[in-house]
Amino acid sequence: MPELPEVETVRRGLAPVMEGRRIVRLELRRKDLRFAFPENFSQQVSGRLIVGLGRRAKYLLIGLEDNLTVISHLGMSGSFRIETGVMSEQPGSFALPKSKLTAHDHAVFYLDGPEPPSVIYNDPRRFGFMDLVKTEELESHPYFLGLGPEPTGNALSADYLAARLKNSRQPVKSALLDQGVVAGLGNIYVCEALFRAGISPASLVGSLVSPTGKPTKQLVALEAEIRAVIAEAITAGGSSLRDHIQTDGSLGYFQHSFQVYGRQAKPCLKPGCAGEVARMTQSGRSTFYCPTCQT
DNA sequence: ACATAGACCTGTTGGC
DNA sequence: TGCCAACAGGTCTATG
Repeated sequence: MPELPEVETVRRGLAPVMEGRRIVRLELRRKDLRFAFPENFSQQVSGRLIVGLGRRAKYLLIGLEDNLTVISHLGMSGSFRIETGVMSEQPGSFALPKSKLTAHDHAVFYLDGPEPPSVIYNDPRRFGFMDLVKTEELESHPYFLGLGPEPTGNALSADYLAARLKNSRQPVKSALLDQGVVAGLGNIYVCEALFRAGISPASLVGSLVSPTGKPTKQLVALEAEIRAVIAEAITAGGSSLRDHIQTDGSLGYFQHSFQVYGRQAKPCLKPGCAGEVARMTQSGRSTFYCPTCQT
């Protein structure tokens, strides 16, 4: 499911429900996702107050009191949904009735409150995972150490990209999928940003840096389009193709704004371009692009 | 340092 | 209708 905009949409949906509430129970309905759940996961989070919902790259961060943070990665098909006002079948047992659970509901956070909400993690493919770490050790955690800058913040710039990529011979598509270059981009938004910037996905990133190490105009445009497409997608609640839903069950709608992704053999949407969208494979992933106007 | 292929999983889609 | 191959918003490992 999720690239940065989808995870951010999930964070924004969960925050008003989870922040300030206490986890009264965490029900794990199997022992693992992609990896095993952490040791004593349920016992460690139960009873603790949720102090804040955060995000870094494609990781959702559930900050708890007592210096603990739950890390959740949604893999390809993970989603969260909220059930509110569901009474437990047996008072005090904090269990959702079977009728409220569906296939692939793997974890349920039961929260406190007058009409206690439940936050359910569903993940058919189980490429997602959860971990529990000390909050103060987040930055030094292996998941986070090598991450590049967020495309929503000030650390990303054309100068940064030029410095980071000047010696690379990778195709620009591959470089942008590297979470160590820019954090949070995935297949869709890389294709879309390259189209908007008019850059061929196959061009070598080194060619976007001038011999003096300065970013070329193309790289300046690319950096701007990365920011723009990510910001627009967040505003749209992400892109819903197969698995992404917002926490209230509604769909994101940025998929209606795709210019190239999934549009192979359709006309290029750039005004004045008579080309047709093509598809090829790079880094084992489908790349969609217009061979006519992306050079 | 790079690319590719395969691994992890389940579900959907399209062709015959 | 059934069956089978291809494919899917990700990332990690092994192998050239």
